[in-house]
Amino acid sequence: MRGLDDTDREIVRLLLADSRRPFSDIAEEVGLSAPAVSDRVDRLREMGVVRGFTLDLDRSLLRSGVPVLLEIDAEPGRATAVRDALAGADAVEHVFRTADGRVTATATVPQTEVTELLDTHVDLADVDGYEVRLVADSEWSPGLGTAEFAPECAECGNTVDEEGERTVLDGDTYYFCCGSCESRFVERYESLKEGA
Amino acid sequence: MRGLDDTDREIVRLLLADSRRPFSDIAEEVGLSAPAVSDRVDRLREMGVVRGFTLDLDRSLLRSGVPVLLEIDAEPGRATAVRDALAGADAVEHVFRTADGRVTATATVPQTEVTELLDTHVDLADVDGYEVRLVADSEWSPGLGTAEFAPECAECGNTVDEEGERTVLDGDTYYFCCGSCESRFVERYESLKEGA
DNA sequence: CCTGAAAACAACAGTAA
DNA sequence: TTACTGTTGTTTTCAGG
Repeated sequence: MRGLDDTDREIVRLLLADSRRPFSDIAEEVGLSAPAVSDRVDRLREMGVVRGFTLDLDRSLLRSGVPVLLEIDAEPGRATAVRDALAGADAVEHVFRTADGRVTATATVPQTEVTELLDTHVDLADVDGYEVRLVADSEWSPGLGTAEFAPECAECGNTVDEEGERTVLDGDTYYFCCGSCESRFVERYESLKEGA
Repeated sequence: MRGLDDTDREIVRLLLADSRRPFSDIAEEVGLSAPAVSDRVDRLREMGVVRGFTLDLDRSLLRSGVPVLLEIDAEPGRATAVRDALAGADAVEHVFRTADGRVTATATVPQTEVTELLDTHVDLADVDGYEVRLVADSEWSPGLGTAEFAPECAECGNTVDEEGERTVLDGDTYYFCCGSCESRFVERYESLKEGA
């Protein structure tokens, strides 16, 4: 399995700054041909590193309600359930789940109808307590740093290095640290699918 | 001053889902010609609603350190200073300032060297206290809802409606609720500039 | 990963509503 | 001011090496 090289990182950095920049332009910048850049971008999308091309919007200019920051302390083991419930809500933009079982989310709600948002989307039995703060402003600086490509093994959770494997199952990409983790996962996946 | 109509919203929605989608394609979707879409996108950028075209990256696949969530309680009146200091740091991706004087930020730091990040970028005299949480996972669902274009008046802070004005000063766009707010602001701006 | 050709696209001008 | 048509130069994509 191949990771990211410096050229990949440079391409990502350039597209992060302007995703509509012509590949031919980027090609010149990184010393490649346009088709080569196109191929690399395709690969990055397949790898799942690049999820898509999108816009950076200034939401402070758009009024569709009141922007709020939600801090929810989930009941033990229910943080991922709360995260999923929130992520499914239209009004919610960001969801961060932290290791201490808290879910922090940003949303824009009609008035201060946050209670309603929680009520309709989140099972309140999952929630230990929560706080709501009004967002005054927010910034986003998409950067890359010296990022390495290092997914987690879908089977054992270890970091996957260059020796790892990649498998696409029903359109989703999974990474594995070794062949045995891969076959174990695929086997389990197949039998679960058969049962369903 | 013109706001956003349904066509603008539809264009933004389509570009949000795929910012590399050809304008000709979008044109067909919204029932306009390609140059008309191009004009509208230019206008949206001028208005500041669209800040730019970028990528949606899956940072969980990229290891460049430990992702953390920072919660900083700023000293009274120092929240914007803390926000600016953090936003300027390379490792910081999101910064949310809430009305209660708290700054919540996400960052990816080499190890758990968060203290260093705060030390080098933020004036500790501005900070009353802070907490650090390890981010387990995060999601982003860029959506638009039924957003209205409604910036704040740069002079009085009121919401600017269709009757408002727009002025570009040294490349920055400012919105005003009325002509008198505008002239007051511009006058002050000019005299400040002259003094400097 | 390259080159070269064909198709698709964006940008510009001029014009009409 | 906004959008349309037609033209031009780029850009993307595809084939073959």
